[in-house]
Amino acid sequence: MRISARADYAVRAALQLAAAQDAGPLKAEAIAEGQGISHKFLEGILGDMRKGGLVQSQRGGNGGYWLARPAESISVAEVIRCVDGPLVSVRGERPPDLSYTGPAESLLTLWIALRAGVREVLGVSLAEVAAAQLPAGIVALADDPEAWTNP
Amino acid sequence: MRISARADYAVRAALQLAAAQDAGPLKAEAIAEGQGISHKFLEGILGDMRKGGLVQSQRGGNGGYWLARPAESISVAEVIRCVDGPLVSVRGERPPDLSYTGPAESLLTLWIALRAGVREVLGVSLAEVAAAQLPAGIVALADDPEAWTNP
DNA sequence: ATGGTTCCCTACTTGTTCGCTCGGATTCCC
DNA sequence: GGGAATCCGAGCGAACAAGTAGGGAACCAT
Repeated sequence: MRISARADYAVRAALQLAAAQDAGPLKAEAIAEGQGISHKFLEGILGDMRKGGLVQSQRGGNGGYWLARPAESISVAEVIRCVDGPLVSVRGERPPDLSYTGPAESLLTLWIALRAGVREVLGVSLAEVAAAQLPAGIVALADDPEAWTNP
Repeated sequence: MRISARADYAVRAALQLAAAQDAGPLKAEAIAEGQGISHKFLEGILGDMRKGGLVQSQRGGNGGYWLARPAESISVAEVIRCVDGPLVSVRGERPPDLSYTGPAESLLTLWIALRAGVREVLGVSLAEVAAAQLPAGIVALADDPEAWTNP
C-alpha cells in the first residue's frame, strides 16, 4: 500500500496550481522549484494530467499550466487515479473482479471496505487541502495521536 | 495503493489457519491447494510469517503450520505488515518522516488520516473475517452500493 | 518573420521489485 | 533408517519506478 513518487508529486503540483488558480498559468519549472521536484520528471506527470483532462496548458513566452476546473471540484483521488491508475488494487486487479472461497470468503468485503475508506479520505478537494481546511471527518482521523506513531 | 500478491496470499493462508486452529497443524500443500496458490511460493510467505512470530511450524511426518496466537488477537494489518513491511508509505518513506511546504503543507495530515483509515479497516481480526462476522463499522463502509462499482 | 521561451514527445538508463521456480539441506516422527 | 514435511538460498524473466536526455513544435512580443 504505497503512494508512488508520481502520485505524491502530482498532488503537490496540483496543490500549487490550486493556490495560483486565478493568477494566470504556472510554469513547470516554477512548480518544480517550489516543491523540490525534478523539473523534467514533473513535466511527464503534468502531461498525464493534461491527457486526463485535469489541467490545461499553453506553450510559449508566458505559458504554463492551470487547472481545467475549479479546485473545489477536483479531488485528490482524481489526481492520483490520473497518474497511477486505480486507487486500490489487489494483485493488479480491482476488488470486484476477485473471488475467494472457504474461510477467505468475506475477504472480498474487507477489500471493498478498504477501498471505500480510502475513497472517503482522498475524496477531499484540492481547494480544501491547499487552504488547510480539511473536513471534520478527516481531521478527526488525524487527531488521534496514535495515528502519528509508527507501529 | 496496491495490495501485493504476497499480502493477499498471506492473509488467505492466515485465514485457513484460523479456521483450522484447533484441528492440529496444516501443511503448506493443503493451504496452497485450498486457496489456489503456488505451493513453493506460499512456503516463502509462511517463512516470513514464522520469522515475524505469527505462525509456528513443525517439520516431519505430520508437521505443518499453525497460528502462534489465537485468531481473535491477530489482525489482518499485522499479517500484511509481516510480509510486506509498512502498511502505507509515501515514496518509500513512512508518513511522519515527510515534510511539505507551501500549499502542500496539510498534505501530511491527509496522508496521516489515510493511514489511520486504513489501519481502522485492516484492524479486524482473523477470527472475525474467517467467521464472516465483520464489525459494524466495516460492514457500513461496504454496504454502500457505490463502493462496489469501479469509477 | 524572427527569437526566445515554454510545453511536448520519444527514447533511454539504471536500479529495484514481483511473482515464481528449482534444488537441496535439515528436522521430525515412526 | 526412511519417508515426509519444513527450511533456505539462489536465480530468473518480466515488469515497474524514478529519473535523464535531446530535440521538435507551438506561442508571444517585438
